[in-house]
Amino acid sequence: MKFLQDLNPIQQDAVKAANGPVMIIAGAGSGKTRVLTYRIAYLMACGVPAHQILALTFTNKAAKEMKKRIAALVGEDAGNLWMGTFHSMFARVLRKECVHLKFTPAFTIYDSDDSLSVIKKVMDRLNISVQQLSPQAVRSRISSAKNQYLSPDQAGALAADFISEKVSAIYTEYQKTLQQSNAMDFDDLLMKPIELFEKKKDVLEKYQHRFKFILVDEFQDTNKAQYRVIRMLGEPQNNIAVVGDDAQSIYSFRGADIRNILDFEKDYPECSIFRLEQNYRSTKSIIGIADCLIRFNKKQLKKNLWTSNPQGEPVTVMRCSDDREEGATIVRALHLESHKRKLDLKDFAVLYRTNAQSRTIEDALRKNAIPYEIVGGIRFYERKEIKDVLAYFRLISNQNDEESLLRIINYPARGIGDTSIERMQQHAAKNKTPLFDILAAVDDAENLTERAKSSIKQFKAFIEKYSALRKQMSMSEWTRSLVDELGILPMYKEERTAEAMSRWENVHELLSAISEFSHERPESTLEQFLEEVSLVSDIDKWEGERNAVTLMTLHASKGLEFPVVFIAGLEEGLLPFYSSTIETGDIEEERRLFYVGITRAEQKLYITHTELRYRYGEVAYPGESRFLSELGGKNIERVIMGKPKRASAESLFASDNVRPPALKSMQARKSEEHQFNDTMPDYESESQVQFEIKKGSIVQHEMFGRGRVAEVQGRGDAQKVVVQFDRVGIKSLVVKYANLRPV
DNA sequence: GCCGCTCTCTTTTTT
DNA sequence: AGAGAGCGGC
Repeated sequence: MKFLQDLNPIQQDAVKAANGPVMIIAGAGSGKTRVLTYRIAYLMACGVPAHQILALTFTNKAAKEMKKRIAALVGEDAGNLWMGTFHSMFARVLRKECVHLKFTPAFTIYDSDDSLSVIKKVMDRLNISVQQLSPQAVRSRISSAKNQYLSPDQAGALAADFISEKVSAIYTEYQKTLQQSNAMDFDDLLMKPIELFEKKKDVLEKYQHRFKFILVDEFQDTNKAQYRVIRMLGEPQNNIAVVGDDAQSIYSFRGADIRNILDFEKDYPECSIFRLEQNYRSTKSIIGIADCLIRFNKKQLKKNLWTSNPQGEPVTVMRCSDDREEGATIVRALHLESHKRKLDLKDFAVLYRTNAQSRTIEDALRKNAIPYEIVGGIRFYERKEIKDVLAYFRLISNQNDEESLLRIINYPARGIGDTSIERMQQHAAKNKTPLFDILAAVDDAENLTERAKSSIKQFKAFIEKYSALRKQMSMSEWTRSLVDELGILPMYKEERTAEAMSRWENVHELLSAISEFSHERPESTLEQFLEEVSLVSDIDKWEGERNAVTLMTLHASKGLEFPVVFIAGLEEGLLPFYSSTIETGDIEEERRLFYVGITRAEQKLYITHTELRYRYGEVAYPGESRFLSELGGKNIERVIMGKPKRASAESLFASDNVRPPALKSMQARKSEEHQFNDTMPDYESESQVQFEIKKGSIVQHEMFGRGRVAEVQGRGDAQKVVVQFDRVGIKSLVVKYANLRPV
């Protein structure tokens, strides 16, 4: 086993401790993935067949990469590993065993939007108004109950106040609806396996026997339900290895519980513990500030992260006057660094707390023609037009799927209105049959107009036609033909708006994705495609191959690394986020989030914050994040960009307890470092290159295309123009934001 | 039953 | 600021 030489002594020990429970506490950049990979390779080299190893990762991407690396070490058998996210692995188990739970293998996986929609309908049925109780709140309470493995009954028993009682009533009804729809939500994918294993001991034994070795990555971000299922499967040998870092636990809103790390020691007193503390990723400067920051957390295991890497440059903290300047500043520094270090664009990442922050950064990158790639945001498969089309596939695959049925029964509009649908639902409830069966029996239903009846019959015929055609056509032909017959594509075309065009494109992209999927896996079924679509996240698809700057949230950046990292928006209210300080009071998780961001950087880290930021379309003057004062005095330089908006720089800093170590104004800096001046376009002068807008000018708009100015109102920042666009008609725009270019 | 308007609510983070 | 939901008019 020569490959073990690639590891340091502690890593080797962690890899070779094959039997019994093992906990590996792995600091950021300490080679965690490497240890996991080699551990699996080691097991296989020792003769453990791949299919006896279950490895649970946080993203599918991590699983895919690890598989590749393991294959490189020990060969192709790696393909037989059970490796993937909790959700995908247990979905796989459930597809096989769901008859025991009274589901059929074609069960649909509901995403959060579907859940919300079901909850709204349930609340409607129970006469609970949305004013009284927000459906979102109900969803999150139900989800957190499930994450703690509480059944509706248990949750009901615990309910102590009025709201909790309502929630538990909704929860009960919600589960019933899902069951009837032959559907599971994300949390069910974790809960149902426990239910299954508790109910059917023989099934549990089968899987205990099958999975001789279990590994869990990112253990700090698992919830109670996940931990429980792992414990069950581990019996009796308890060959469970968990790897995690309590300092990087950032998913408590999803039920993740750091206590799992502490409990593991208690539950398995005989477990071996290994600590990986040497960081191979970052410079001393970066590790230095990360360490200073994390020391402010009280609930933290003692750890001493160190590195033998070079000192590197200090971390640069940049104050910007507003969010537009923040974007421009990042672009400037990006230019500078890419020249200085001879880096590609793909070596840069910009991280932020909320997806909404990406917009101004995108604007700046676009303005400078810098290619970028966004990870996350509104996911492709969650777009309305995509969900509409998918609902047809889902319904044909699982006719009990009421959510999908209701979504498309009148989309595109075919004359089946709310009243008719309600009457059908009543009829279904009376006869205790699934809603879908009512389609076949419309003639028996009272109150339905003849017109509605005939529309319903046509809809039914459509669904039946394509159910039958499935067997005769390839998946890609079939989906194309179905979408074609729906007629939604020409409908989008006719609308002639930018939005409709993008919908048109997206539906085409969906069809291509299906073709590609079935091309890559010729034996695959529609159901497999639907499952993949439900469980694949944005980060899974991100290859990082394209030469473009990567933009993503701090959450999404977990597990990744980049030579140069920017973290934007270090302001009170944003990081730490508002509600985290008020509602839950969990400031420590916000600090860990920042810590995760810092430790993504290998060579150089920039941190930006602004004095003025637009929130909900309103101007806000956020104070500087408290975390900036926690980075320590060493390893940091401060730079002020542009002119301060409200007060002088000195007086702003004067309010800090500690005077920042290296405070330089931009002017002072310019004389010191010519490079900054030479290679960078000056933002101030850039914004002066505005052209004069007057009535009759021909202008170009990013989204709307070419147009003629019909009217100009007001002046200065509030100046508005009315533009007659060639494609999209008349629009009124605020000049400051519209980013109009002369033609 | 359909269309267009106004109002609200949003943005934490995600499988 | 912008999207989606709900409401009222046709």
